[in-house]
Amino acid sequence: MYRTHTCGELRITDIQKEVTLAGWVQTIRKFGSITFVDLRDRYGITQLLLNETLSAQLDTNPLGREFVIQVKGMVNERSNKNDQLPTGEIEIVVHEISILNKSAVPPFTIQDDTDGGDDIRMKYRYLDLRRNAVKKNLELRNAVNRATRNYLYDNQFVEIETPFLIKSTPEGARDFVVPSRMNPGEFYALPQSPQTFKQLLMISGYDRYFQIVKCFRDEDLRADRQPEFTQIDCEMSFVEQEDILQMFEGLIKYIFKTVKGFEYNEPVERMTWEDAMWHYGNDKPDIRFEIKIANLKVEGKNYFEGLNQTDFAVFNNAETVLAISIPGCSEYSRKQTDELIDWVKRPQVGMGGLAFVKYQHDGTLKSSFDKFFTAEQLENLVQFSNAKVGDLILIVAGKEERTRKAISDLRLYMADRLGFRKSEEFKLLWVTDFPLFEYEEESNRWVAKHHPFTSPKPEDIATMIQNTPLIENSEKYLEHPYSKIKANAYDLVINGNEIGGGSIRIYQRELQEKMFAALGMSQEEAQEKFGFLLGAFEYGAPPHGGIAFGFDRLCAILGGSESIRDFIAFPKNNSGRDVMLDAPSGIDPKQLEELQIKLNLK
RNA sequence: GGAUCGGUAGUUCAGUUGGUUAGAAUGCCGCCCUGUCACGGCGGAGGUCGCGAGUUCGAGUCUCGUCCGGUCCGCCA
Repeated sequence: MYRTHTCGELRITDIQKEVTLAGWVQTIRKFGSITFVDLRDRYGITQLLLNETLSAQLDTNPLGREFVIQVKGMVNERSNKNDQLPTGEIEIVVHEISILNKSAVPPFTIQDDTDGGDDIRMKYRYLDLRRNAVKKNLELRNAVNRATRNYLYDNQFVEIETPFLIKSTPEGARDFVVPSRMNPGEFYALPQSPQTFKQLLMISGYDRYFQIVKCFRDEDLRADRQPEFTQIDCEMSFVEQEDILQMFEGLIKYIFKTVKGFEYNEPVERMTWEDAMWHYGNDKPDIRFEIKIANLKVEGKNYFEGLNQTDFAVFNNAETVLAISIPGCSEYSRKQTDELIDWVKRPQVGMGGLAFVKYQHDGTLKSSFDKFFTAEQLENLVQFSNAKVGDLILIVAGKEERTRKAISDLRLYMADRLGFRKSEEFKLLWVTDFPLFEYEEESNRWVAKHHPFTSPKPEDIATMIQNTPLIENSEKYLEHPYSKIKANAYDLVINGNEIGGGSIRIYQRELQEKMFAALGMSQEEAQEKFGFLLGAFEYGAPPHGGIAFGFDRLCAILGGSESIRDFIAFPKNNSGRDVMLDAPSGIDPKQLEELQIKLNLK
């Protein structure tokens, strides 16, 4: 037997027990003739005491950090206790020590505050995973996994696996493709999501399905985006939007309760997509703090009447003028406001500048455009913006889309600066009523905002069926009836992060065909790509809908982190590489030959 | 596809207007130490300054290219 106990479990009540422990050497503290060794495993750290004889043995047979050892000894009460460790009241007086395996000197310290940078930690990820900080994250992930399964099993969901080697589809993200040796010149695609399979399962009558499943998208990466990632993929039959929202806010609350130990008792907020864009400039607003956009002027229309009564060209010439009032910043210095101006001028934000009004503590107003505004006009602007004493009102002006994004980014940036975004505070929000379509200027066609299986709102179905989607002039797309159609789609947002999204699906062939046509697909093409689904709709497809959660991101948020990488055991880097495996890599010419593939590298 | 920051000891970093032998901390090695737990003390080893050109009497430092990594924009239904 390698061990009788783990390194995390022995306590003062175990004194005098003869035990055998095995684990990794965390640290060695030599003290002349006696030696302390901290022995570590998954469960904790236990101090070993080596007497004079055993210590002397180390001279000929030295121990090092991360050696794997086994010790036999007796549990002893420490004379100096360590209240930082759960096992800190005891130590093992060792009789026998054996080295099970040696270790090279690790390239970084296996500690919470390791000296290793990201790069080297990823290269030696198996060592990084020994660190408590990362282990804690994987354990959290495991707890979320367990909670998810428990909740869904308790609600009669069945877990069904769907294939990874499937068919490439033109919609959405780029597919990862896999060549087929047995079918030369043909490729599988890895699924971006099991979307069509789960719909087929509904048609098969498995009316509550889920799967915690890997999905693949060949797009550029971010701190919160990996080429392969995990989703909690769910689908239900005979449901309306409200049923889905209830079921899955229940899931998230259950996860909060079992994993984080707190009850989320307040109702989950709801907001339409239009309201989210109007008040927050963003379809996934962070509502932990109450800063809303004041829409002074939107796409040429003045909502603040006073705006074009002045000679301020910046406002007068702009398509859109938006403001936010930041509490507690009215006394910002020149240097601080300059900083903010530089921030909005960065290419990532791309604004020409930033106007501001300080609503100072003495009640006076000081703006960066004083010479264009009378005191009264400024007063009105401040009132329109709902600003209070002590606020700094920040105003950006420009093209609608960019300006709205800029003010949204600025809102989050200021909130970060002021510490309004506390990682231990959680706010849930459903964003609903997304537009069904977006117009893509460059290809001059409609694309599905969510995906092409999303049902329009019932009241919009007639509009969808009666109108023809093709329009010649992209300038006029905003006037086309399709731009007004709302989808039966919803996103769950936590703290400004989209963690789940779904929709009620189309389940009638006619409507689905209309949708494909709207997206510019010919009937033949639709039949070729999605004939299996259209066919299935003819055999009693029930009304259904579902949702998918970004599992990695959910774990990261619960763990209070922005980056999902530390919640994935073996993540890829920014360029989609696994630096430990050094993948992707070239393959053997023989493999290429079998696949009948010739490389044509540029 | 684009922007931006970084690459110096095993590791994390500092390195001034371009100027003598490139430093610190930590880790590693050796010696001392019987109650440490971030142990302590003394000593030591450890560097192709990512790579390649260029400017210069002289480049870690400046310029260009390139590779690698981080963050962001585009992209991600």
